[in-house]
Amino acid sequence: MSMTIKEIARITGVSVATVSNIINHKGRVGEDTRQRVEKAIREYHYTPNSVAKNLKTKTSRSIGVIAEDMTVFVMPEIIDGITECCEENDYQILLVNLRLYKKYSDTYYKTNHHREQVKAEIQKLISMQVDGIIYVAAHERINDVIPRNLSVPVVMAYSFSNRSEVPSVVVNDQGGAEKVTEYLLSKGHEKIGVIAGKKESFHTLARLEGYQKALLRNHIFYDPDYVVYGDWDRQSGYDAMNHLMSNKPTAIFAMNDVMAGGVYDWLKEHDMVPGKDVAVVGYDDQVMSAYENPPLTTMGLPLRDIGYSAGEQMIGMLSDEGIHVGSGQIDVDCKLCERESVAELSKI
Amino acid sequence: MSMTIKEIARITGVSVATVSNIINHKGRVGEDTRQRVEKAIREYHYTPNSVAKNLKTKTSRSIGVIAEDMTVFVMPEIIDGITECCEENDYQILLVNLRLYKKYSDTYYKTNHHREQVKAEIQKLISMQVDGIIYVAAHERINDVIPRNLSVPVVMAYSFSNRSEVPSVVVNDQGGAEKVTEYLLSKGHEKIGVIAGKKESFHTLARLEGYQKALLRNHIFYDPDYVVYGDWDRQSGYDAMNHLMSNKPTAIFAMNDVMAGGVYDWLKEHDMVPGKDVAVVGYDDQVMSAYENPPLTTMGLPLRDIGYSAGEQMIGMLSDEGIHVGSGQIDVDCKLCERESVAELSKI
DNA sequence: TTGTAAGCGTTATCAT
DNA sequence: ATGATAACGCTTACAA
Repeated sequence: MSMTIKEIARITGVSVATVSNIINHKGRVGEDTRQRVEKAIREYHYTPNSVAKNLKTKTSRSIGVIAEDMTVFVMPEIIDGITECCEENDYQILLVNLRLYKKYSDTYYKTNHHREQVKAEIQKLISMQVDGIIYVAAHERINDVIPRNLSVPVVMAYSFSNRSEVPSVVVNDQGGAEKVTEYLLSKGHEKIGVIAGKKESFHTLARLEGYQKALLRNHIFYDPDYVVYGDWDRQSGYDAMNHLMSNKPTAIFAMNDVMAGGVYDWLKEHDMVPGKDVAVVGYDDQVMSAYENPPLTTMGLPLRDIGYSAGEQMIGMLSDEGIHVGSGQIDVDCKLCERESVAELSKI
Repeated sequence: MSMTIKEIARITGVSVATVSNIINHKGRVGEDTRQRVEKAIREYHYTPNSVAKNLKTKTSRSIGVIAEDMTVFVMPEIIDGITECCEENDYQILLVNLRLYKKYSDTYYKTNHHREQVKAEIQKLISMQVDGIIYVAAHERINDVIPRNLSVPVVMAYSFSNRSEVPSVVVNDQGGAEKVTEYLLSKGHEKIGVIAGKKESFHTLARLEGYQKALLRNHIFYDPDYVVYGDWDRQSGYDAMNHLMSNKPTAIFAMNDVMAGGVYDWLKEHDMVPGKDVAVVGYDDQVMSAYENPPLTTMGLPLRDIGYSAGEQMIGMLSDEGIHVGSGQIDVDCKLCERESVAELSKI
């Protein structure tokens, strides 16, 4: 069906070696033969068979991307970032969608059911001769699914790897929470209630540290009564408000947008308006946050940048031949999305 | 570095053919040799090189998926559906993210900038020996980016292909709108205002037909004054209400969730509550619709099913050797997500 | 039951 | 400047 290099060689009356050289711009070839061959290639719509090429060169210029679950909101942007980087560097992507949420609900990471699957998929990818593998987690944690002694480099995106040889690229949560707090402070708010996420979450921990750090730097006393833990869902944001408001905070920092939604609910129910009576800021910049009323000010997750950075790491490891780029962990900064849920304290 | 079939053969003292047979469960092999070889395979962690295999067999058991833009809300679910189907049938996915929205804003489909890119990506995929290609569009339209005379089968997801040889799988918009209308009717609402999408949109056309069809079947007079066109965004939903409400509809059917958000805005501004004073239903079932207050009843897009069905089509074409499965177009049914924005008319 | 060897479409080495 | 030819790791007749 489709042309081979051999046929092009026969048609143009040269050897396959010459055709190969012309295609790959190697060696010296006479201008006339080049013309002839290139013409034939165009005319017969010849496309090199990259499988054969890969077999010979033992490289595929493709990297395997393993996504824990495609449908988790962080994935599309992260993968988009990876593909952007790969496109710029002429790498192909082989996508594996583990569908972990679908299969094991959202607690898969506590079980071991998926470890064998990950191992098998990695083997498959390696057998397809990918040059490297990027593992994209659905949420941040210490992720030890990567087997040791793999023959290709691996980078972990959106989780902390437990292997020194696999770099992690994660969000700088501490910095993000610090910025949120500084921002609120700059608006005159000193009594900032925080609705944290689940206690054991890495996100929660880091963001709490950031909050305290900002307070400290501004010589504001840290009062534990201003911190209530939620479990990331809307109801818990609402519930947290019942406790928090007895201390009369002027601002609420919810550690994700959906809990901030619960804050909105509580406020409206008590005839207060977000941004007017109480400042509120969320985290994540999920799409819905822009649709809240009033639009929610929130700390945006640098999802695309994480993907892009993971791609860069990978390509660095691939080209610099084993020279590790950066240290073992890259923290990517969040970006504040200022909308309408925070006003100067003086105006309240 | 990694083992080859030849080494396993040498180690176990058999021929490569025998090893190959054992791996692929073909031919007859003595129980003893099988044991010996399988043991060696395990011990030395041998994994067949699938590139070599593909070269020989001229098939890769992989299908190329071209996504117009990863970050458009329909993509993740569609791709998830495709991967689910592929996983069940042991196919790999090669993902190409065109990033069309990012590159050409949202009007790329009117220009031709991306056609060459699509063509090039398809060539690349073919050269990688994919067995077939699924093209996933970011929104429905007549999509003529697929070149003719490709050497592999193609299926188009979420758009109408203009080639008889490439089947399309799309959402049954007419049926969806029909269901919405029937649902409202069943709740006693006969004066249903509709906020349509852009006039030229396929979604708009089909949904309008569905609306009229349901009306007709129930012998309700179709009054054009009950239809106002929006442009899919929130503000246009709000604006449409200014016109619509002069006719005193008891229910509003907005053709997407974000315009329904505009309806909510208008209602609240006029001291009416959605679902209580006026019934409202949206379309798409975007995540935010569940977070509206009250939660929005909406017609869910069968995104995952579209992906899965596209996968089935592909695999059908691949296995039944040219026998086309189904006709050229598969319409996938929407599913109503009943929430709290519609009440019986009698209760209003 | 097992082995031999050709060949998939390339690239790369070494001649010429 | 160009050509023969040997790999790359596998599958598959066909032979033994």
